[in-house]
Amino acid sequence: MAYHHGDLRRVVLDTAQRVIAESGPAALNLRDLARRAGVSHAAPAYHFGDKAGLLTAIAVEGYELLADALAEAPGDLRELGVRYVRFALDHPAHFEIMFRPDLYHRDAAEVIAARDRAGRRLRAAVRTARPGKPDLARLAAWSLAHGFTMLWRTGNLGDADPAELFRAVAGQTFTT
Amino acid sequence: MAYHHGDLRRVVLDTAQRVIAESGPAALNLRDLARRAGVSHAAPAYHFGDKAGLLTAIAVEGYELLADALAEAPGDLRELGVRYVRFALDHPAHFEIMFRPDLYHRDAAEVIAARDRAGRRLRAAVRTARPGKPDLARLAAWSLAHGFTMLWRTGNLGDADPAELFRAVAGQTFTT
DNA sequence: TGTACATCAGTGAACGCGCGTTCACTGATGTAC
DNA sequence: TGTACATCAGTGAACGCGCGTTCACTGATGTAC
Repeated sequence: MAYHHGDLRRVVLDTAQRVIAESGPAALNLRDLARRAGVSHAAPAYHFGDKAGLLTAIAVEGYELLADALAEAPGDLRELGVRYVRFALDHPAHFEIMFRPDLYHRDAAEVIAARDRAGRRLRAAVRTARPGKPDLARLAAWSLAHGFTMLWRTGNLGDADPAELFRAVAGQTFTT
Repeated sequence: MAYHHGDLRRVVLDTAQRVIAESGPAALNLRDLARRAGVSHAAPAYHFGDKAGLLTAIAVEGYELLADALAEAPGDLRELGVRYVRFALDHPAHFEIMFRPDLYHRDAAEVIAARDRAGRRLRAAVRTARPGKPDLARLAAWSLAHGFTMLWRTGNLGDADPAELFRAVAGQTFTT
């Protein structure tokens, strides 16, 4: 048990994501994270200031991951939706936190920057995929992908392969 | 301050909904509800057994309200979606709790009965509105309405009139 | 119309618990000279 | 190559807090006769 853990910040972040994905953000607490990392209970706060600081870091990371996922636009509204759905399934904790700004420092500069970057990427991708009427199309695509994701996450969609199922659903609606 | 409150059960239920709508389920606690009702802190538990029991009652009521909202099917997929969206906006606390089964007794008989009833209504309405390919159409409509609602609720949609905006969005996708 | 009794609804004190946060501290590591 | 010092990372005891839940109780209401 070395005094210096090595990469406690990263470990706490990853553990927090696992906990959130499994049990939701309400189940998250700093003392438990410290326990899991084999470190004293006050150590996590050192890296994040406070609990909201930890969640802020997760939100920022989430927006960055989303921006990355949308990096090369597929040029097809349906596949863009698939990426969105996939992002949410690959990073359930990030996804959950991102959309719960009451839990973190929503006004932190890093949050705003990361969110803006992801937003720009998303808009650009929609513009490429479907020029004209961009706002409504974007909203429709976003709503469909977001809703599908939420329903899947809350266990309303059985156990089909979500990406495939989404393609079928999107095929019903988008005639790209 | 009469010993018997009159309709404490109802008052606690309504207050809980207000609190959840304003501050989310994490902010809900029995002692605060008792305070607001002007009653001793242990009184709410008498009516619901425990905290999860209170949330269970809200979930059941939510499914019943949703079933009611879908009572007379509009025969039009877009208007069906509008009803769903409207339900979520009119009853934000019910909506929130319904989709967070980790918070209540998801296996309670009353929950299952109410959820089944709402599910049957929804399926019937979709069948009326769009015969053929019922599953995919239902999923698409549900995803769109659900996602739109969630995005609106998390403040991602500005401040347009949500029902009107949804009609426009749905018009983009459903060509009923 | 009165009386006895059962049940219902709410009280208030007490319990144990886990949490976030603070704080003086100490051990480990990095840097300047 | 060594030494002094600053900073970084983590410790552990302590704090106050609000919470859910239990429990013996009591006041109010309903019911049977």
